[in-house]
Amino acid sequence: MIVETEAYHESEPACHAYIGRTTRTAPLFGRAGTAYVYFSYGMHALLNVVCEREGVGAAVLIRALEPLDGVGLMRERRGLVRDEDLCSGPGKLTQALGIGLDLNRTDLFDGPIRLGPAIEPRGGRGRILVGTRIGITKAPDLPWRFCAAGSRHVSKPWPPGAREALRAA
DNA sequence: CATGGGATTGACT
DNA sequence: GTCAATCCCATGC
Repeated sequence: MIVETEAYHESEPACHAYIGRTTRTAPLFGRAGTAYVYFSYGMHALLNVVCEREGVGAAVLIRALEPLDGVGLMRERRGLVRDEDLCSGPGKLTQALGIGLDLNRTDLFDGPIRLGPAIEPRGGRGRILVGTRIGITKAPDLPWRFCAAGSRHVSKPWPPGAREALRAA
């Protein structure tokens, strides 16, 4: 279950698509629902969901998951860590799920990685918090980071300034 | 062709 | 709190 995401859009410099269409960024301009997987810091594959209509460079970075199944396999890939550390970061979750650069540009609804419908969190209707994005130097003030309120599986704690996000239908 | 930065993590002080 | 690992890819000469 996805518990933390960040949005990126060609209109702001933190987005890879800001520089325009290149070999690397081309997938960001493709069809919504395809995967954009890129390599970061020489060691981590980071998974994004391409958004917006074709020709507009935008994506959502998947930053953290709450593991619901396959925990044993995840632990094999990640080592002996606590459940809440298995997927609590964009690099951790791709390692836990075995997602590499080879899955760049694959279809997220009809490919090796499959997104499912939204899962209602335990305890009923979940709230979503919004805050600023992590680990970037450009456009650091955009409130484009979202997380499931109260989740113990997010990548970093939420500051007191985090607000509840307006929920889309 | 050489250079440099990066949507991170884990180990260590 | 600091810091190194490590490689893709954009940029510039």
